Amino acid sequence: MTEPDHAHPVDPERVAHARTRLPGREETAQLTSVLSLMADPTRARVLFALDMVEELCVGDLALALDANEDAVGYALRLLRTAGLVANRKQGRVVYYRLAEGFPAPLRDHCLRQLVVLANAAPEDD
Amino acid sequence: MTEPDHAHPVDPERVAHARTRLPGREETAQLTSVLSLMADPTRARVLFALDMVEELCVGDLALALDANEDAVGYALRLLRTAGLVANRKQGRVVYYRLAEGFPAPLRDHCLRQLVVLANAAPEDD
DNA sequence: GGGCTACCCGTAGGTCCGTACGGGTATGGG
DNA sequence: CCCATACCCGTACGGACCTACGGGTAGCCC
Repeated sequence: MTEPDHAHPVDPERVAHARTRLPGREETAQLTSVLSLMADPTRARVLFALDMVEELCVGDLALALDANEDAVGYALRLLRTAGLVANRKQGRVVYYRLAEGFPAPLRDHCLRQLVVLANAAPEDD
Repeated sequence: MTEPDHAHPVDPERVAHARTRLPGREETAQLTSVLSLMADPTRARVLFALDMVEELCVGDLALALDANEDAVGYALRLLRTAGLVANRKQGRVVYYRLAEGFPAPLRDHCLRQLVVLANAAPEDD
């Protein structure tokens, strides 16, 4: 059954309450786009690394993450496109850092909190 | 160039610092698995709805999200498998709610904070 | 008890994402 | 002035994810 006749709003009150306060499609899309960016091992580690040390170039970043330069370069491209990281070019080396407009609550509450709960979480699958 | 000879640790100090405090592969995998679960419009909205009202059955949930039952059922399956939601069966109706073991910091700091910043965020692409 | 309802599950298909590879550009050293 | 380096970019491949569909099971109404 794919699309019922809506024969059963079992709890119309709660449904209405949820519908009212639920974020809209557009807000959800924005939110999930940010989360999707963080939901990748390489990108997440890049953000963590840049949160600890203020600046790193691509080569050193790959070295710190034990990843090849392709993966790091691709990750940085997406993060840069999304405006989450900024780059500074000095000579032939490009240094990356967290963007100034990087969402502060996301950095404070999520980025570091998630590390903590990742350690604390017993299992989730 | 995919794998250089590591001829340039430009900032060995920062690289070492990052390497030391960076979360390991396994921690990162756990973290990204949780984030991936939230990085889907349907699942995110399901979690938001369940955070507002304590319980909802599948049909009403689909009704509240303006989604068909297939999508909601699939979303709930994954969330259930990950242990993020629990279900209670009353008669032929199955009520879902956030699991007791649902990471509290994630709920308090991320789930709701992200909604706020989703509204506040001007744009990110 | 028969039939309908609410929901679960396995399968097939389309689509998007991440990785690997090759070439290109700008900078700095000899 | 020429070559090596650090990095960016476009393309092709493989895989994972989400959606859609059909069948199946458990519980309520008549």
